[in-house]
Amino acid sequence: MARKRKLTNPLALAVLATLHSGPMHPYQIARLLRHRGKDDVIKIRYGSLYTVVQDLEQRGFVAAEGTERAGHRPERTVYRLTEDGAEELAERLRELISEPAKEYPVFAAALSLIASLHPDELAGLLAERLQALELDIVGAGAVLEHAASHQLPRLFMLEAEYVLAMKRAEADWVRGLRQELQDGTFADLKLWRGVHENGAFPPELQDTDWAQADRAILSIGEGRPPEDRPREAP
Amino acid sequence: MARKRKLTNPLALAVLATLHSGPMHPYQIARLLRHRGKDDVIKIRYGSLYTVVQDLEQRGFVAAEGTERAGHRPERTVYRLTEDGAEELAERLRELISEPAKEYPVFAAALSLIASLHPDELAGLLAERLQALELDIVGAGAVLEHAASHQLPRLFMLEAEYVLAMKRAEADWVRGLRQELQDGTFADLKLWRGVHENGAFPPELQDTDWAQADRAILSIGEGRPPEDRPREAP
DNA sequence: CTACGTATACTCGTCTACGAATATACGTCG
DNA sequence: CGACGTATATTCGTAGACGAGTATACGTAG
Repeated sequence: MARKRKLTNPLALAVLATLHSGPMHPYQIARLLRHRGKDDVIKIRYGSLYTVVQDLEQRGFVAAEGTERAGHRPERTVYRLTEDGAEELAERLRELISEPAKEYPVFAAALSLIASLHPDELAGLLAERLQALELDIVGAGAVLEHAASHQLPRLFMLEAEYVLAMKRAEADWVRGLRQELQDGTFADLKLWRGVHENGAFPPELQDTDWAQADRAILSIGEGRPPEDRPREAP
Repeated sequence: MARKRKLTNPLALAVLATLHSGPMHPYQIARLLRHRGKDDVIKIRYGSLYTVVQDLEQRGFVAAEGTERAGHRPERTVYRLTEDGAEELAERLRELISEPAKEYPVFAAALSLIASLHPDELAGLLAERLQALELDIVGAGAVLEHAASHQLPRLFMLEAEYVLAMKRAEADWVRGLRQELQDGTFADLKLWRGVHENGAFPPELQDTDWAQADRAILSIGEGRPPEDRPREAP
C-alpha cells in the first residue's frame, strides 16, 4: 500500500463511502456494508479490512477520532472521513464509472481453453450452468421486488439491477450455445471430435494462416530455425 | 501454492492447456497463448508464470523433459503435460463451465457506492462509458469477422463471442440508465439531490425499515444501547 | 560497422490479500 | 447456574501475485 498510488481497492472505496454515514470503527463499517447488501458486489475480508483502514489513515483519507471501549471488549478505534478522503472517493468513482476496466471473468478463461474438453460433454455442463443461472436470476429478481415494495430507493439497488441484467445476458448466451450443440448446428463439431480422437487436426485445416503461425512459434523450441517440421496441434 | 488445493489459477490452467500442443518452455507457452489471443481473457504476468509452472511441477501436473540452450541465451527448461495434469485440467474446466463463480466486477462496486456522487454528474460519466463500450464492441465484432473470414474455427473464438455478448448487454443497460437520468424518469432524483444539498435524507424517508436498521447499527458505536438517537444518513 | 531499439528469457524482492487464530462478552436452554 | 453456541473485534503469519530489474542476442537504420 504505497503512498502515492491511486486508490483502486474496492474495499477501500467502500470504507470511505460508508464513513459518509458518520464516524465509526472498522467492524461497524463491515456490519453496515453487510446490512446494506454491499458485500454482494464488494469482497469484505476481515483480514483485509484492517490493513485497508490503516492504509487509508496513512494517506490521510480517514483520521482516527479516538478510541472507545464497550465492556471488556477489545479497544476500538473510531475513524472519520477527511476532506481529502471524500474527494478521492468521488474522483475514483468518476473514473470507475466513465472508463470500462479490463476484467478477467473465469468463465471466459474456461471457454478459451474449452477445446481441451470433449464436445459431447459440453452441452451437459452448459445445461447445469444454465440451471444455476436461472435460479440466481429468480432470486435476484425477487430481492429487487421485495426492496421496491419496502420503499428502499432504487438508488441503492442499482448494482443489483446491473448484476441481474448481466446474468440474464449470460444465460441467453449460454442457452444459445447449448442449443447449437444439441441440434448439431455448431459448425466445428467434426473438427473438434477429430482433435480428441486422433489427437491431431484434420489435414484440411493444417495450412491456414493461424496454424502456420502456431507451428512457427512451436518450432522455435526445437532448436532448429523455423523451417517446416509439421507438429500436432492442440 | 500449497500442495493439495484445487487448481483455481486460470494461468495454471492455460499452461496445462497449452502443453497439449507439445512440450515447451515457459516463455514459449506465453508466446503461444499470446498469439492465440488468450491473453485477452487470461492475465499473463511473467512474474507469475514461472511460479505457476514450478507449482505445477511440484504437483506432478507437468514434468521437466530436460533443458536446452539456444545460442548464449539463458538455459530453458522444457516441460510436458503429464496424465495427471491432463485430468486435472479437464476436471477444473468442467467445474468452471458448470458452476457460475461469484465475481466482483468493479463497475458493480462503483454503482453500489454511487450515492456518494452528485446525480447530475452521473449522466455524463455514463455517456463516456457508453462511448468506450461502443468502440470496444465495434472492435471485438471486427476481430470476430476477420477471424471467421480467415478460417479460424469458431471453436477458438467462443470466449470472444461471450465477452462481446456481455459488453453489448452492459452497453444496453448503461444506455437505459443514462436515458432515465437525462429525461428525469429516474425516480429518486429528488431524494438524491437532497442528500447532497442537505447532507441528510428528506424526512419522509427517515422511518422506513432499512433506515431504522441502519440507524440501529450506527447507534451501537455511540456506546449507548440502541434506543433512539436519530442520525444523518449517507 | 556501430548504435539503438526490440525480442528473448528469466529472477528477485516487495507488497498485499486473507485464512486462521485469538480472546472476550452475551444470551439461553436445560 | 454452568455450559455452549454465537456475536464482537482484532492480530498475525504466510502464500502468492507481480512490477521492475537484468542480461544477452538480434535486426536494422544511418
